[in-house]
Amino acid sequence: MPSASRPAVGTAPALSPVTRPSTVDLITVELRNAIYSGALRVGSGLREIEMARQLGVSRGAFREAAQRLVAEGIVVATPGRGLSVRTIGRDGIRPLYTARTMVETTAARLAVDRASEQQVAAVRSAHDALVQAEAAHDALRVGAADLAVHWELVAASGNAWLQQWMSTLIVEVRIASFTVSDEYTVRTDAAESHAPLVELLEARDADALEAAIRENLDDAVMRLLAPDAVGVQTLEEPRPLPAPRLEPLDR
Amino acid sequence: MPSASRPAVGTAPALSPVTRPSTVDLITVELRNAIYSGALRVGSGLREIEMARQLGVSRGAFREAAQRLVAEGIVVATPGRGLSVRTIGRDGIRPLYTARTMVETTAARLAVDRASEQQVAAVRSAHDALVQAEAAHDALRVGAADLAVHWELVAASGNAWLQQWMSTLIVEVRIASFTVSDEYTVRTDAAESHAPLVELLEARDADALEAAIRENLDDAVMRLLAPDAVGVQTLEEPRPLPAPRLEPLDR
DNA sequence: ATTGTGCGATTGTAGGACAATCAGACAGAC
DNA sequence: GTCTGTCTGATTGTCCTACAATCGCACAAT
Repeated sequence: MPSASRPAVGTAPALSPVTRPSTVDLITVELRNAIYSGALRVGSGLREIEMARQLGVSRGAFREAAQRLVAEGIVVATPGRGLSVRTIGRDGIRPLYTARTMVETTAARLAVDRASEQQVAAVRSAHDALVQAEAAHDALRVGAADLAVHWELVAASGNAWLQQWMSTLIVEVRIASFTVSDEYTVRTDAAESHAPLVELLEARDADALEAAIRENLDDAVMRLLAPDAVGVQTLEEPRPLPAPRLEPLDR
Repeated sequence: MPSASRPAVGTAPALSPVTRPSTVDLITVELRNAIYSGALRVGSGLREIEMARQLGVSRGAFREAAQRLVAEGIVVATPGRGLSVRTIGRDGIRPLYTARTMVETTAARLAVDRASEQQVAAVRSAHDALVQAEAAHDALRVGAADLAVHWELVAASGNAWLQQWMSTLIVEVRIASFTVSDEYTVRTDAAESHAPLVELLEARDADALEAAIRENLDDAVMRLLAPDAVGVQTLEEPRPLPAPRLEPLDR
């Protein structure tokens, strides 16, 4: 008979260990989001006294969080000149997308094999959000929803490494998009072009799903590198003015 | 006519920008190496005052470096309980190796397509070092040389993302190996089993190279998870006593 | 046997201090 | 007129000290 202090074998534990996020965690996601959303422009320097003050944290805590982003590669540190948001120019886009293609295709194959129904449903619901964003003609929301579909696909793989890499890849894709052009453009048929991904995952067709992903990403590279050459109508939107200051963290 | 201050078009620039590594950089590699070499045992806590003193740096600098390793995933931070070297138990080995397989096979295909002769030569010379290490019956050196071959293969791909991921994967593979068993074992035919990788890369045979890598890594998983089930002789060596303290950094 | 409490140790965070370094401006030399 | 050297203000890199918060553990109380 199991002791009272431990859940019986075979039953799901009622409580999971509670872990309060550290301040560094909070700052990290705040910074990452600020870069992702464009509130921190690519190439812009991060003056630490100022940003630490805006975030309401100490300079040390800010620096620790910044070092995490340095390790992720979305912030670069130049000795003596401080930190700045990375830029990913035209030369970096192909390598970035080969890496991304690798992660997504591998994740897709894993997901086809092992994803639960719940995980598949999460992908579909992400796609539903994309459809709605497109109907609203909100370019930024479409861009985010687009990446969310890909994110859920990788999450469905259940592989922690792939998810970690994908989470930084998503930010880097956004960085590349910001670096290449100041105005944010997305294709108007984003939802339609992503529909096969969801359907093929639901059909558990690994080969076709991989092919669809490759096509989707190759398309994205084309659109980034030669936007004029592609005949698809795009939904343009001027780059929104970045929020001049970061939100203070409330802890 | 190009101005005198810039190199002529088409000529390789004579000078590359010199970047002095920051102290945080140095601490980071020092810690990573200490984990990789086993000087810092897996699961061991990193007491910061003590380690900062041993490294001869301030507590703040040490913490910044540690946060980079947290972002890499080879150090975990538990609020209130500090930092500890990650452990990767039996459950984590398969996901780790699927991620690793993905990185290496993708890199291999890129390398077959685009690697320079010089990069291919680097892979071969890494393999030569493996042969020598095996002849010396030095298990730890064999393990390091083994990973070095794989590392050079990924480096030959020329993709920055793959290289970055591989560099942390290598440490994590070592962590898994340390976690699973305290004694370090390597197969005695490591050099022989890696020879095809070099040859197939030189022959630029992508499909065969990928297959060889998959076989090699599947083998490694087997060896880690069921060392008794494999019939290959192994070269065992008791885990060396870790250096009790880190080397002070000289700057 | 469980619960409550105190204690020592370590971390989390803040803030100050100061040398090192950098970008840009300015003046002087060829 | 262009280049070179120097100065300056600002910012970073690094260190130190300090203190509250939290944790692990032992011990007493119920």
